[in-house]
Amino acid sequence: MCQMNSKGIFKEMMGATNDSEKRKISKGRRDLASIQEACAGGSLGVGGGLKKGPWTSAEDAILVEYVKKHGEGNWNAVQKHSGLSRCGKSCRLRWANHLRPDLKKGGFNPEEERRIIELHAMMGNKWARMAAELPGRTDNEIKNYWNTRIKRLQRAGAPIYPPEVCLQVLNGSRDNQKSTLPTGDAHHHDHLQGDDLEIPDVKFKDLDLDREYLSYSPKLLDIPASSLLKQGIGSSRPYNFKIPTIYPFKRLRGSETMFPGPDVSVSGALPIFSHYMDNTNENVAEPFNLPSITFPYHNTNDQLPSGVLPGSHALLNGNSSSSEPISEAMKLELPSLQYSETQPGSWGTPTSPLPSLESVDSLIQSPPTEQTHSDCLSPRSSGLLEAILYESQTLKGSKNSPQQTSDTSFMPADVVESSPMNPCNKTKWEAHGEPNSPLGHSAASVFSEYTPLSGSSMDEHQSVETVLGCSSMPETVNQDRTHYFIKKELSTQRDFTRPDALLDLGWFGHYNEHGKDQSTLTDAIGALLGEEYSNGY
DNA sequence: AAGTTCGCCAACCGCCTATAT
DNA sequence: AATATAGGCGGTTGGCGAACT
Repeated sequence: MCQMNSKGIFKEMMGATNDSEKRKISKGRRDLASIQEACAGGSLGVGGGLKKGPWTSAEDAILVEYVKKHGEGNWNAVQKHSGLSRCGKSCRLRWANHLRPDLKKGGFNPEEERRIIELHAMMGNKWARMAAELPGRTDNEIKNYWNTRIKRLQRAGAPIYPPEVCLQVLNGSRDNQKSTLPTGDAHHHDHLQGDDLEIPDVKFKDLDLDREYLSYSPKLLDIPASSLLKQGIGSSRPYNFKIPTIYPFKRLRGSETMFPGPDVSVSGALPIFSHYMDNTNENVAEPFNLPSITFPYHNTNDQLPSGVLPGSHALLNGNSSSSEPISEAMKLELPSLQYSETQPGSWGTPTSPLPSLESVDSLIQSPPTEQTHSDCLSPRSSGLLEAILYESQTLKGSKNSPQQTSDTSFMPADVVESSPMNPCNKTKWEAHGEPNSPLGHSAASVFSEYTPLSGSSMDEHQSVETVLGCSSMPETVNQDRTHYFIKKELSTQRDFTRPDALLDLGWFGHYNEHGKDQSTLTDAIGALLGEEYSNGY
């Protein structure tokens, strides 16, 4: 009888069509299961007589009543005091994910989805932290959403992080480095002290990257990327996204949040490449005359805008795919530094050095290899922010290091002794057990290869600069180190006069397919590297 | 119509950390 | 200091309906 009634209810619920309703249906289905289970008397788990599986409404009621009386916590006591045949963990989970009164019901709204993407870009798979930033949402919800989304994007061959999120995070990281943190968490400050991490802006005039568009305005996210590109630059509205802190190295407890305010605005950002080049020539990016950046991704809807190749190199989207949809069987490809000389005629068609989405997927789903390090500010963490911060820090150091010109002894052995172009060489990140970064093997891998680490063991209490090896070295050293690396690339494998060369580095979104402005590009490289390079070419 | 795949979700599991003993 | 326990987190699994083939 119970089952018949339930079926009737279930059938009625099947009429709903939208996502929110579907979720309700789904929940209804589970409620149905619970009802049925309750009718059947439920089932007890094997061990200890504790019940497993779906919760019944009766159990929920018991748990709610218990929490009302005793408050949250001491979950193991629930069984004793209420007679509920559930383990403490199960009770806590049930309460946290379903019974808490402050939970939001229904699907994520676009704003929440956008926040999830951004937060993931910054945090990686830190679901609990992300949940702390999304009131009423649970880590489990976010995790499920993300995993589903990843699968969807993976199939579509689309980048996981919208370019603007990359930019936002990048810029946010920069701002973060400059800002005084309002969190009041002294612990966080410990990781932010150090040298001036300012990275001056560079204007990418020809990129039509309007900072306005890169702002955090939610409306932006409803604007198709294609239309964004049409609208051009015009605003000088300041970007005020401040990541107030590098997220805690310890897990958040309770309601600890990463951001103090209810709303966090996200600024636009500049490509990593601009950071790199900036110090050398403030507008050095300009000569590149990059025609556009392809936005292969329409933020909130997970849709590929029409006319945009799913595999376009998204700016900073190291996880962007090649020009073809990524097959499921496709495994992690070579680092983006690879330029395939074996593919003549691939001019204008980057040889897909970027990792497939699958690799990103594995990034997202693969557990950290060492918990101790997972929270360190290093590329080992899976957040885009971390990767970018890492790069920024590295670049910051790299930009200011003239003393190092020929002193390769400073460099990590694997950098000095092995070509970063060598596909057999794993990046630092890979070597440390995290084969992927949110940037995949684009810019991130470029720099990670060149980033000295203070050691394989990075104590989580190390300061950022120590971890990144920035402040501990003379700034002048790093600049020439970068110089060295670029030159090394130029002299060894990469033809930077080819427009896709930098694409392979993941620095630019989408260069002119026809290789226009090669000379301009060369000039820019020359400007970047100095006459030595220019003359040499 | 049947089978397969996908999307969604709840729940469990194992591990880690903090705290208590 | 060592051990036990509780709480928390992230990864994974399994079930179900919907959509697709």
